[in-house]
Amino acid sequence: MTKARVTVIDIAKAAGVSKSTVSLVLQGSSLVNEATRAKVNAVMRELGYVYNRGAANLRQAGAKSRIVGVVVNDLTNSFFAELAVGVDTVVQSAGFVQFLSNTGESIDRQREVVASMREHGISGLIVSPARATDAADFKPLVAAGIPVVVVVRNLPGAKVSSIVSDNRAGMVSAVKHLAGLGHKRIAFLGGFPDTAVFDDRLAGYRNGVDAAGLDYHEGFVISSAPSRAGGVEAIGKAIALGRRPTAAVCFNDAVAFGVCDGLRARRLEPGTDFAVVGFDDVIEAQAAVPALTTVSVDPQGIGRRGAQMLLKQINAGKAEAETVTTAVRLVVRESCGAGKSVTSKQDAV
Amino acid sequence: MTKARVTVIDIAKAAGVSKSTVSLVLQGSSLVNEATRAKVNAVMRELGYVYNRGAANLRQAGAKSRIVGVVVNDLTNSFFAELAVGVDTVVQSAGFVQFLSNTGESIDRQREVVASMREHGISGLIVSPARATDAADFKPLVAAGIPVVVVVRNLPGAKVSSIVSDNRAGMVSAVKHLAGLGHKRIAFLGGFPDTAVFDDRLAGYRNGVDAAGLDYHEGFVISSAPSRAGGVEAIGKAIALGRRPTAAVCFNDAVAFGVCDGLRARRLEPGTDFAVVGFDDVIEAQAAVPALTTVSVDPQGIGRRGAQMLLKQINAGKAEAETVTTAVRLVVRESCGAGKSVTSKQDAV
DNA sequence: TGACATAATTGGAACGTTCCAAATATCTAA
DNA sequence: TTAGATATTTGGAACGTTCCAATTATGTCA
Repeated sequence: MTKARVTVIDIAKAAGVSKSTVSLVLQGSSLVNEATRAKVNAVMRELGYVYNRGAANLRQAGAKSRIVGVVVNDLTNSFFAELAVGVDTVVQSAGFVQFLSNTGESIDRQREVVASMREHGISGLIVSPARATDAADFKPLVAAGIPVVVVVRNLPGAKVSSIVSDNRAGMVSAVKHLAGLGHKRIAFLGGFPDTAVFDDRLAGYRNGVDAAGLDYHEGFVISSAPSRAGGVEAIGKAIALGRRPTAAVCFNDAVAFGVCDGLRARRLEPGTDFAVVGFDDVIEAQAAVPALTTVSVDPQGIGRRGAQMLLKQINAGKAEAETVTTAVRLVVRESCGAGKSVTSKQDAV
Repeated sequence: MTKARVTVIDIAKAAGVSKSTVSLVLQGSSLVNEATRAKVNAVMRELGYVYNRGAANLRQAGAKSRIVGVVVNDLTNSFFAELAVGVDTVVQSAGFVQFLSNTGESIDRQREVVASMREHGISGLIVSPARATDAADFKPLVAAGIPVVVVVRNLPGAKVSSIVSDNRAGMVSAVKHLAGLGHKRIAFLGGFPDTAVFDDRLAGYRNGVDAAGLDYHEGFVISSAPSRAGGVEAIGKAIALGRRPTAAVCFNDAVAFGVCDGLRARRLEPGTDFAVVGFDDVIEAQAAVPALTTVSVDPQGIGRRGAQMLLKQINAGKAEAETVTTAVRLVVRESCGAGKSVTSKQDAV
């Protein structure tokens, strides 16, 4: 019902002190007498005071807004939702709040939300960039002293910190596992070739093929949209090949699910007639039938790690661009044809 | 590289006008001459000016921060992630940004994040409250003139707007469908009885049972955690009953998946030996085997609708508490034993 | 008691914007 | 040419906080 805002001045008047003292209390300064502190706090509760952070960071010019921006390219994908949760937990417990925006892979939208966040005075930004993001897009931010951490997809050329999972090592272990099961013809299915993640995973595939002493066939690399539909399409092409593969590592789990669909449509049972391995370990992977053998990347962990890195840089005041690749591990389930519920841990290099 | 912030005053000096004029340009006022506007805009671009919204809303006291707070109880649940995306799309295109926080069903955390959001001066709040949230918790907000929209779970007694799906009608149609397939003994499985959503869905179940001319057995209502594990537990109890049910409507899809697991563990095939219907229509529902018959509630739609309602109230300046229940429809797939991929639409009352 | 250190408090000025009332420039018609 | 209108521009004074330098209260020692 009270129309006007309660300000420090109101508190000061009611408590019989000066606004400066109230401010000191607000900041938990040790300068203020215990009795006055108690008094002031009591009055604040009584009048229903709410701190105006906007006014505060107007004064303390620097990056003290206690807001971190989080931008993800596809929140409907549970991988990124988990990532956001990971960020949120550490950000929250550090007393920050997060601006979360979804770009849906639109670079324009990404530009807009980043601009908006900047106007709101974020102290730092965590971003999983939309496809084909220009590395220069974040230049102004870092120039203004706002730390930026890029996650999941790295941005070659941008001088910012980044955290990506060890895509290469993950694929190596996936291929090795299949080779260990006796497969000689292993395909790489799905994904758009214009992304850094694709390059890494493909490189891992090639390494794995070499390491297993198998021949590398260019025809076994079949790209497609990184989606379920893309997986269906890719397996269709793979099966049409003369010497068809007997197993596949997939760009990600969505593709792997599509591959399973496509196999069944051709009366082939994934896991029995054809081995399938995914990448990401989304929640659905273990509930699916057959349960998906996949490379687990722990998106929440990446989110937490990214948030920690960002907070460190915010507190340090200066942003050393550092790059971290997080370990992944192969989770063996059923779709690769190995025994049920055997889990092999394999740390990445 | 430039150390100091660029302000309107810098722009004014460089453009040879007064700060007031620059401010006018910023607000797109029609008072300012076209030539000066162009000049000012050019200088702003040149100097890399970024608007300081914090300073702005300090002056224009009201709720013009263009921030909406979004609080959800479980972002790892794709239902709520979708909801957040729905909110984000309309909020973004209205030129607002969203603060998104996850409470993980913790009331303390919820209190914290709401307080923090308030300090940051949100213009409105959309919340899917944590379990056992006190309706009075949002009193201060509305008293301060900040519109609040509660979604998904309603908060009886709180004088705020709310959007919930038509839980009752959804359950009625689910039960009717099962009865139409010839089932006489239909159970209601899963969910915690202390929530309004549970009450609504249970009421719908009873209505449906009555409408189908069946007898209502108290023993057929078996509550449990609203999770996969809870579903396993509930179906176990149901099967142990003397006259066991032949079909079940479940509190939500997670429970339904658990029920399917539990059935298989007892060598019963869901869809063939026992009919299962879920609620929510999460993404996994159509990919599962058997595909889940369920009541679809379109979380993105709820998010969009909630955001629209909130923005309307923000713009109106005054918040009429209004309550909306959104229509749901039964999506018939395989787990109920009916034919494959037949979709019956049924609008809610 | 005086002198000095220490503890606690305090009034402006500043942060970057918007608003207001008032000033100036430009146009129109007599 | 001038009065009155209209179109544009403009200096302060806010907004709610923090910071600084300065002030006042309190304690200690000889």
